[in-house]
Amino acid sequence: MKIAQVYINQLNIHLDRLFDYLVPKHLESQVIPGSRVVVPFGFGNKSIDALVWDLKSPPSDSSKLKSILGVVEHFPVLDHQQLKTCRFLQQVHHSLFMDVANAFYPGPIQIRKHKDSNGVLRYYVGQKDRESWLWKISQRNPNQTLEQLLSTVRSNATVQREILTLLWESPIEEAVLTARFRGVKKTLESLRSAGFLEKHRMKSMELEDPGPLEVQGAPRLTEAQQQILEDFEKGFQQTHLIHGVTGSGKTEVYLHMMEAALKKDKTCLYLVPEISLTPQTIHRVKARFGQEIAVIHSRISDGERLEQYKKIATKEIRIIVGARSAILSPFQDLGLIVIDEEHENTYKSSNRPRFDTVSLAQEIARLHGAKVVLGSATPSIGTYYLAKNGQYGFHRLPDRMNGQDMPASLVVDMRVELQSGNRSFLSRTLYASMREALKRKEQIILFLNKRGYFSYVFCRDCGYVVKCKQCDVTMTYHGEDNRLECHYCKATAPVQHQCPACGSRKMKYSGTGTERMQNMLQKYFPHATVLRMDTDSMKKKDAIADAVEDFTLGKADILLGTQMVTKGFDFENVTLVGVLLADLTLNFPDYRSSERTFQLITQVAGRAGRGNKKGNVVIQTYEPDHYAITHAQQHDYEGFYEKEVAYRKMNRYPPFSTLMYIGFSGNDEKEVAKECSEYHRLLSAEVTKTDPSLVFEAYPPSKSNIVRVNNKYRYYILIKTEHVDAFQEAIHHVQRSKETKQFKSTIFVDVNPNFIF
DNA sequence: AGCACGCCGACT
DNA sequence: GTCGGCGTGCTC
Repeated sequence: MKIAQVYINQLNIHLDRLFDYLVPKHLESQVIPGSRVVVPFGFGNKSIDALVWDLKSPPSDSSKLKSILGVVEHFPVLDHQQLKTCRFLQQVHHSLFMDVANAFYPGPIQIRKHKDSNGVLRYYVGQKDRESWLWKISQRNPNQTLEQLLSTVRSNATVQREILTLLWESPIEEAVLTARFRGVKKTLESLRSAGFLEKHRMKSMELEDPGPLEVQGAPRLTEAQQQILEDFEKGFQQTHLIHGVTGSGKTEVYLHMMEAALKKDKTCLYLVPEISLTPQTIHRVKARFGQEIAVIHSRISDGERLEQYKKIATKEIRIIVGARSAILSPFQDLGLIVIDEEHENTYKSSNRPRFDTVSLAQEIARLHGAKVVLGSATPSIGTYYLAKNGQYGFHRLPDRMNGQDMPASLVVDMRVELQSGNRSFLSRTLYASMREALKRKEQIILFLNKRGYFSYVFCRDCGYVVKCKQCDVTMTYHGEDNRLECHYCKATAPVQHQCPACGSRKMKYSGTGTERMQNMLQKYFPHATVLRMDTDSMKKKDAIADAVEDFTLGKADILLGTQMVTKGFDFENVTLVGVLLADLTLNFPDYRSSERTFQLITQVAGRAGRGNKKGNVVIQTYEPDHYAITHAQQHDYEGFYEKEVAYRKMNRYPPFSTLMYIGFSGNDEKEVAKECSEYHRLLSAEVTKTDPSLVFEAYPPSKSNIVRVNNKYRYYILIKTEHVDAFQEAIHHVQRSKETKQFKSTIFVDVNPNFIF
């Protein structure tokens, strides 16, 4: 008899290991690695679903083992590569095996259970597509008023009346209604059968229909592009970096590489940092290949996701475009993974399952014998380091496609501005350049990395600063809803005219965000139209796509925004880019703040001069001599890299070490602090078994920079090490130990985290 | 996680 | 004398 080693589908660290079960004779042909089975588990032998990892021959004594009860479906849901991927993330990012496994298949394929007519528990794979529904008032009597409608409903049916009143305003999604009223489904259905309401199937979050597709042939490549394709073909490395300045035609190279892979009957994955910011790219891929492609991101409906999943699994679709979650697709014969804008931090998943897309893509490519292509104008330091050292194939595109030079950049020292009496946010240089550009009917992009109107409120008498009730964070004033908002927990508070500490009425609002800047710009340039682009103004569905279209059509002269405006947009008429305050990212307490600043400035500068007119960039800062700023001004990636890599080497930061962050959070600060220290002690003891000197690489427990968020207190342990394996093993062990099981704090491990605080 | 077992306190 | 609190330990 065979033994199956399975993972139990119960997301708990203490069950994140293999369990052995006997395979009954009649199931032998169906129980294979990747199959989902139902097994008895625990004292009560409760049935639970599990995933088969492997089969083995029984040891001499198998009397203790229980038997598999049945299979969920008679084919494996995960193939060999996918199983390996689960194991990889389990080891490298401390994910739960089943967390990754569950992320591989769409919601509708997740296992459900129900009792059949005999009261027997049955497992099945729910095929029902969790569609969203839109509810609206029935159009039976078009001339009816709300009052007339309500008069036909019982006066004590308060919920029904409230719903009708709400829907009278506008149709509402079912999910929104159920979130608001408990058990509203029955009410809605009865209102529907009474003829008051109707519901419509809604396709959630679909990208705009690009209109009829005209398949475009491949344009002629430049010599430099052609050369890259040849080198790539010949290159022995698995991973390749294309370092190409903004507007150098990297996309065209990717498309050619994909074409070559498709010709070999392989599948391609094209990853972008954020789907909603890259409609232009998706349209280009579609237009080029003229065949069905899958577009995957975390906001597509379950139904759509299931459909794409099936088509990818059967190789009906061979081109997949998507955000990072697309890396967990059921690839068949994968030949190429393209990761565009490789440096973007959206590629790091800091939710479960945690992973970083680049290293995961490399692992998946290795399993499939595929290649990985990373592209960026501002590669991350780690990537560039490996490329320079020959571990990656290294290709460059130093020139812009349109033959234009890189835009001319000017750094403005805001201290000098201040000394000469200009206290506004626009330096005289930037103001003059803007006037010039507007006069020539050219467009402008302004980047300010701070949203809201005023960024904080304080009392001029006692110095009290208004903070969020549940976080140690100052609150930002938002003019549009005339409220204070916490940017950490989204809580809001009314505007305060009186100091809660001393009663003084001298409350001062200070610090400029995008909202206020928009107002000021409108005053300085009354004839110009300012379009604001930040998470506040772009909340509505399709808002970004609409804004991009409006700006392309010239409906606005100035595009003002946060990080969003630095992403790969391509507006031909933009000739001036202004960075309003480069210091905001520069002073961020993180070892990568220089890297981020350089990337942001270079990327946003790259939006200028993409058409046939030359671009100009003005960078405002209080630290004009900082190397991130001076090298960004000169478009000198290499120079910046040299300085940055020296700094990293000296301080043993990545890529010369690996950082591991172990976070603790809980309601009682003392307890969190105590458990964090205890964990540190356990970890030190564990890692000492390998090498006592390693103890010093785990920094002692610290308070987070912002200790309290959402009323939870946060502490952390940071590990900076060259001995990754020793720490991975030690953490793995401590995480599963008896001692930490008693902990009340939530613990999470984040390897190479995006932010440290 | 989810469940059984076990060892204490406060009830009929 | 018993019911039930939750701390402790285990799940093939």
